[in-house]
Amino acid sequence: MDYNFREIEPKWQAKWSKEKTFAADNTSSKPKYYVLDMFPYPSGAGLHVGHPLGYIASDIISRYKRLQGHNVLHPMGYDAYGLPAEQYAIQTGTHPEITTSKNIARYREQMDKIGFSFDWDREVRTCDPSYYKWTQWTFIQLFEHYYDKTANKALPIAQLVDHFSSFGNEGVNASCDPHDAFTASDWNVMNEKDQQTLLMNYRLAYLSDSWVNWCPELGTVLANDEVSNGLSVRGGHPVERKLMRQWSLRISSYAQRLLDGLETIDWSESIKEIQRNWIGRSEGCAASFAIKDHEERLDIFTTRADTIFGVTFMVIAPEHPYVELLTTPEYKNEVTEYVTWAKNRSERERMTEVKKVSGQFTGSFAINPLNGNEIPIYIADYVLMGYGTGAIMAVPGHDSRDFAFARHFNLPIIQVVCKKGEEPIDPSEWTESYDSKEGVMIQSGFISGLEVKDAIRTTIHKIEEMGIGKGTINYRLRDAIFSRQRYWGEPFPVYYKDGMPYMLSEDQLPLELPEVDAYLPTETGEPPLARAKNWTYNGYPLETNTMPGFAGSSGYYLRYMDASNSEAYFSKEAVNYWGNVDLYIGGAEHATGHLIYARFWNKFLYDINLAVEPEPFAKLINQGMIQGRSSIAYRITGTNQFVSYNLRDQYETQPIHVDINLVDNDVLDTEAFRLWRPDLKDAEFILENGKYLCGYEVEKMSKSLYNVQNPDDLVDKYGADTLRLYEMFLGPLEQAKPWDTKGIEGTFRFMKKFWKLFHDRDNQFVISDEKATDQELKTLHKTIKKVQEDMERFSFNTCVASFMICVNELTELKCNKREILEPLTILISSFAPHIAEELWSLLGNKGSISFANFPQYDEKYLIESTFEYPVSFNGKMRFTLALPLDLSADQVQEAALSNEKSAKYLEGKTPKKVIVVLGKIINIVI
RNA sequence: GCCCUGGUGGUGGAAUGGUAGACACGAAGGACUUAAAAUCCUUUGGCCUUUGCGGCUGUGCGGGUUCAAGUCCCGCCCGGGGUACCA
Repeated sequence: MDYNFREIEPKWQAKWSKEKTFAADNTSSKPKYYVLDMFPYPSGAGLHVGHPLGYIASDIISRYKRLQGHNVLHPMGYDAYGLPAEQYAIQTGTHPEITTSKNIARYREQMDKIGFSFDWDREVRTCDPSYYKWTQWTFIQLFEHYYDKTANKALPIAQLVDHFSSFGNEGVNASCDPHDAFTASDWNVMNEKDQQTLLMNYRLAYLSDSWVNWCPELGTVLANDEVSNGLSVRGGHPVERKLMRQWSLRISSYAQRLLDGLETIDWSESIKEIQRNWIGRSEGCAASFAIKDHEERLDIFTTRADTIFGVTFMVIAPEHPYVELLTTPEYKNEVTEYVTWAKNRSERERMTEVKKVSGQFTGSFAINPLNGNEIPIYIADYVLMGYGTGAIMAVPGHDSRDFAFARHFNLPIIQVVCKKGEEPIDPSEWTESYDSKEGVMIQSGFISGLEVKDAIRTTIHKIEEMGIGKGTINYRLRDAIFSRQRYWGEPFPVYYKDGMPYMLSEDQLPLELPEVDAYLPTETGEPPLARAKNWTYNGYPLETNTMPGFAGSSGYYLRYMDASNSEAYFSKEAVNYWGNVDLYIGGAEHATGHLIYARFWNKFLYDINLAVEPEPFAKLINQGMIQGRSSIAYRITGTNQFVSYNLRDQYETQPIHVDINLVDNDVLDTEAFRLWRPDLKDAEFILENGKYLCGYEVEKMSKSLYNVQNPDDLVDKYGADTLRLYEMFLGPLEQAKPWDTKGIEGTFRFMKKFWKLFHDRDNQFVISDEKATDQELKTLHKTIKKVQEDMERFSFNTCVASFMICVNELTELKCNKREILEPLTILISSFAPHIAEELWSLLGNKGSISFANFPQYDEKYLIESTFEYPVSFNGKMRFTLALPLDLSADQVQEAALSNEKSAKYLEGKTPKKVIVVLGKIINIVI
């Protein structure tokens, strides 16, 4: 073979590795550029062609930036904690660490074959004690800080303690769980346990009894983003609500900053929108309603204060603390029954039965503060304890849920908003609530006649004046549950004294994951760590929960900056130099998980002066999924006979997925098919044109669909450079696209053509030092220009197309001149680094091409003297006309009109108008 | 339901409001070869016409703006993703 990638590629990979070509320096006079991939969870299945897509793109950018004179940080590591290895441990007894190391070794082997320019000296693994030491350390810092709303940042809890001992909690403006007011003397006489209990309301990492997503099948609690439609994202097991003592992170304190930060970063609009929705800011009004015959008042949150005259009842959540208080003796049995029923419903039932109305009257009444009406208070599970205050004022006239509830329980419905120019309609005739986003208030006392917007403002003002509430902002974002009842995760650096949690001191870190005799909960239902021998600190029991998956991935990009630092998370020098990630590439599925947690983690580290940038990832690109192209054979139902694709309609058939390795160009290798599975040994085929043609289906790439393309096989067959080129050539990085098994041949042909420019028929390297012609220079320089422009907008597929055009043109010109081919080699080197290194060295260069200078294009080679004008009549292009570019618009017009071809289209008429855009187009309007 | 995306040949896709379909796959025909592989050449959106020319039509659908619309505006249809008793 002429182009021998099998020899070239391993050679250069070995050289890069041996010479540490891509090791980045933490001090440099060069400008920095930090390119990061989302690090993978090393699964047992290895990589398929979809995984390296993002890595190839980031590698191309890394190499491109090096050529542009940047000091590039391009690290890789492993998100090594995860459920699959632990589930495997439960089944087989194999320590998850063993499984994980094995999988990591396989991933590494696969990645090495693709020729990435990673700085492997900086590799991190989240399960490595030298790494998770800093995860534990950050947790301690979170525990030792609270969120001060006045300073709008995290402050040390010690400052809060000082304040308490001098002023009590008066004047404290902090994110916290509700609790009673206390004075300095109250605080000073409290015992330690009471003080600690109180502080727990403020800490950014706190222990509390909270309603959690409990997954019995996985034996653990899950975060909101790990649950979808009432099922666990991993494994699809049912999830229940359960009240458990758990560690949480007070991420809700950062809701506004997480929202505001989105405006400052270059991420796709769709992913920012997902985060905005997840954070769910809503502006509204908190107000309290008096309760008849009670001292207490009922707090509600509403975004539609204007509709307060339309309130006809109130609803509290089944978990609301006032359930007991509000229930009158005559409703006690019904309420108890309803609450028990509601609480025991699974999340899944609750979600699938959304349309079913359920609820129970408590027997109590609230008083509408603005019109004095007495209104009944109900309990219903359509009101959620976790949002707002867990209680609402119901406006059935203008809210679809309240409307359904009112109809079900025969409660009055009042119209208080009416669109301009419409007459109010009797609500008893309505079949649904009245959309009231716009309109004018009616039947609403002092706000009648006002527009909705003004009415909201006026009502909030009134409520504030009355001292029963104020305008507030609510966020949907909940605090992140941080405990998992699993083995394979970071242990908490926490021990318990007198039932209260205490942090280990920094010199005790890392607290290493202990050995256990089984990876299962204990008989008493405690997490696996409770099985560990001597799981104590100075005689005190250690925490038995472990941290969730997102713990280790939240700050890993900072650790890469200084990965082997044993004294600190990372040094000041390193973080000051690298700042944050310039380009982050990874999947969009992390929008509400990792990408929010990491931003939160970074903002906290920023508050305590560790991180230096308020946002971790300046630019984010979400690579699209590569789908599989499955091959389908058609079995005639009930037989072992298979009918070719175009004949299948003549029979009743069953589509069967066929291994794509048995199919070439949709033609099935029937012999191989027979050998594929024992049950197909006697398969018969109805052919068309002597062939068996398969159908195809574009779907997820998966083992079970036999459509997986393994990068190793492709590297073996075509080489890494071809694979890299082809993955980019498939289409825009961000789009989902199917893998066409045949298409890779095209980029392989291109590689061979490129090689041939430098070699004669006998594969001898022959290069000419002759001066290049204008035409050759033009081809080169227009390619440089195009590639540079396309790289700046991350349009990799069009770069590859430009390379192809360039090589096609140079082949046509029979150009083997150094003046052209040397810059072209540099240009291609970020995409196809192995062949580029080889040719670079054959050209007589000593160092790696990685640090060559990216060629500059010169406009002077691109200047044309003539232009092939498209001549349009009424916008329709009819012919082209070559004219000198230095003609004036009038001269061009004259030339076009006097051209003999124009006469045919003018049909003797005089044109009404002639548009001439110099160097672009001529349009003649008749 | 709401929000975000996308819709261009047989396929993947290209196109700062200015020649729609670059580049590649596939297909058809041809050259080389004992043959295959590899390589090279020609054709390739559709329809009509064809001896050559040429004509009509065409970027999900219907309108609009413009000398000119795949691109901008309005109203729909369909696919993909996110989210959902969030008050």
